[in-house]
Amino acid sequence: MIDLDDGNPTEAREAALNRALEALHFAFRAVTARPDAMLADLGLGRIHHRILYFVGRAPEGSVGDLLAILGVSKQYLNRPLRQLQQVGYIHAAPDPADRRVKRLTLTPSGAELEAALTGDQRQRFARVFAEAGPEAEAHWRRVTALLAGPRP
Amino acid sequence: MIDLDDGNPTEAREAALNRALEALHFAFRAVTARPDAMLADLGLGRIHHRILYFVGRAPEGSVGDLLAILGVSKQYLNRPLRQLQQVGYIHAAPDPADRRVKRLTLTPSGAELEAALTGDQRQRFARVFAEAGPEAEAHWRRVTALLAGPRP
DNA sequence: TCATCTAGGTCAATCATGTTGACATAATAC
DNA sequence: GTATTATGTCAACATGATTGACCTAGATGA
Repeated sequence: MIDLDDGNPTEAREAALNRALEALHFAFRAVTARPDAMLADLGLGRIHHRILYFVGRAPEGSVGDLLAILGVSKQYLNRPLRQLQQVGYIHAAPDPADRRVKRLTLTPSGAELEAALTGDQRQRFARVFAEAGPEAEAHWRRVTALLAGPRP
Repeated sequence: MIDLDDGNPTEAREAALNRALEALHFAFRAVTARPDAMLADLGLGRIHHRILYFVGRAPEGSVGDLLAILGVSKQYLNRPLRQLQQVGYIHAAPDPADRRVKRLTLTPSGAELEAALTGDQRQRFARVFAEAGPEAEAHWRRVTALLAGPRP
């Protein structure tokens, strides 16, 4: 292992890196816990949240677009997407220019649910960033982006 | 990374918070991807990594300790733990003071595998922290700890 | 026009990850 | 000597997700 830490004893640095690793796990879990619980109350899963999120972010997208963004099989996407349409969270209209493709949008109640789910997460970030300050926010974003590596 | 939009509660700020949320997901995925791939090559899963990690961090722990830390059912823990013993990554010796409890430790090859798995993750953090600087590291740790919330 | 391609949908089998329930065994504690 | 504790194991089940095969409706091009 390369010692990237100038001056610190290796073992102590390793322990510090372990703590960073664990902190990432705990943060991730904390961020997803509440929306997961809300979804469970509605009999829905994380996949439904992901669908709502991406349809909200890219309205008028096609099923194929969603498939590519989510990275799941079409057979798996089909059922939760149908559920979301049936309970009125997502509206699907055929594209007039090519009636094979469906244009997906959130209904008002779908947007409301999405805001409750992702909104909880955004509020958590907003509170934390407000408490830590703008410089910490910028640094967090930079470090997290570096951890993620080059993105497509 | 020039997307902070400090303080305005507008759509732009919401988009910035969405980007933070997505960055967390991508970072988490990037950090876990390589160890997951290594484990898959060995026919093992994430649970094996978790076991190796916690046994490495707290040697001489009991099965019950591991159960409590991992938060899984004992029936589920049993199989992967047995596998790890069978292939010689983990050694279990009865506690001389109470021979019902097993004291779990990593074997040298178990420690080597653990170092390959978690070591990859530590190195990623080490590289990123080295590139971003100590102040960014401190800020990242603070923000991430705040995101995680109060920890037991 | 007709053959072919594309977007989407659906049935069925399968696999992985975990859970719960029930019960077994060995060792310790009272 | 009985009750309790630490661990192990069999079995059934739930959920999330995949692959393969096949289907329809609509678009497209020789």
